[in-house]
Amino acid sequence: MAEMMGVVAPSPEAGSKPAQILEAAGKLFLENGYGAVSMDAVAKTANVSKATLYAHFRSKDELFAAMVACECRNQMGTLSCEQVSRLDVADALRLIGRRFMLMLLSSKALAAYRVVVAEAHRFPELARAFYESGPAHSHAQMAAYLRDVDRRGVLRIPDADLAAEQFFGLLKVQIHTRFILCIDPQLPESEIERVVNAAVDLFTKGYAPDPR
Amino acid sequence: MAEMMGVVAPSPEAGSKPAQILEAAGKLFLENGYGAVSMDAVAKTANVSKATLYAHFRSKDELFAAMVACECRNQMGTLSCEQVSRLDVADALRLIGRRFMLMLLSSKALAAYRVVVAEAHRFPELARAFYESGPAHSHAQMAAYLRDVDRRGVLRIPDADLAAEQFFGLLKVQIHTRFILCIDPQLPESEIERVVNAAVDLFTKGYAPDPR
DNA sequence: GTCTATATACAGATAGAC
DNA sequence: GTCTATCTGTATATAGAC
Repeated sequence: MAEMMGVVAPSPEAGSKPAQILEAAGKLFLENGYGAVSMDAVAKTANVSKATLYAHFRSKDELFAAMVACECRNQMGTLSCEQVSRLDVADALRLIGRRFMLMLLSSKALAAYRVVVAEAHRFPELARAFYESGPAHSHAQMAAYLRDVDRRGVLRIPDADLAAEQFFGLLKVQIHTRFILCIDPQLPESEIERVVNAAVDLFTKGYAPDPR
Repeated sequence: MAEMMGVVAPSPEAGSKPAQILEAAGKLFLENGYGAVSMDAVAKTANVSKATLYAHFRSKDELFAAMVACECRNQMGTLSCEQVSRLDVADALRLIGRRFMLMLLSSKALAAYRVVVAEAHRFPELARAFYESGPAHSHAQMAAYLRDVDRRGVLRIPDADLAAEQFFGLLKVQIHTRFILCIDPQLPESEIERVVNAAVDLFTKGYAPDPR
């Protein structure tokens, strides 16, 4: 189980049986969790026999891991910070914030978070891989941006890594928890705006250079 | 399933069979999640026959719900804000922050969060009950405190509810995610201190009254 | 590689004696 | 109320034909 986690399996060519299976697995696992999904259900959804399924994935564990890896690949690059660097800092933070919120609260990201959290004990390597390619990835980009902002003297940020975490923390607030727990059905655009603006205001004021 | 969720079952008297069962269920479910725990295992751990188990809890679902409710009861009141109001605001926030972190990162709270998240789809009422007696409860206390702070003019907080969320967001940062995903094994006291101090600094500076 | 059919194991839940 | 023993369904995984 732990062995194949390091070796990132290549993405199967679209339309092939493995691709069908992974797609079905993604749909089912993300919606229902690991325990509640049977291999029968995966085979049926993928329009494939169970034997074929086992020909491509040696076990349910391996299929689950492959599916999470696949979903992680598909979610990447949502937070590219290229054109951001030419904007005013507050505007840039608002843009980053809005993007981050949309990504964070997308049903795919929420579902992936749920299943990985649920199985973190049994699949620690999987949880780590998810963390690296998700939260840690965004965090690193953000920290790099904030180091640049500090260098330009627009804000005074002594610890960019911590500040990056703080900024994302200000965005997630309770909303993330509420979505994860299925308390809120959907979020109005205005609410996102409100939270993002409040986060940017607090952040820029809190990290403003001393006026002397 | 949804029916008994509203009716909060009374806590069984200590030492009784139901109490033994709930204790065993807590230990097993919190450690392994809903799907991976069998009723056999619960019965065995509780030193009780399976028939006795079913005499007290009609189904696995009902046992799971009762166990979460029980754990929620046992975790409450960790954040009382009474003596806090006499402290300097920054000291008070540091105290609240440290307490919040210890509670948030306790193995019990993390385990409860994991299992509730994992089953939020199938047990929405349970997730809501957890949210109300956990995050929402702390949030309400914090918002009340911040309203008082605003009234006294020490800080200028236009939206205490949002500010309360922001403060907790600044505390959770990535640490919570890292613990939930079992990335970090344990947190040194100094790291808690660092995060709490940074949160309080940013919060107090960002919500400082305008100097005019 | 892909299928149908099946082996094997274990889960949740219950019957019936005490 | 509590136990031992068991029913019944369903899950993972495989055997063997095409």
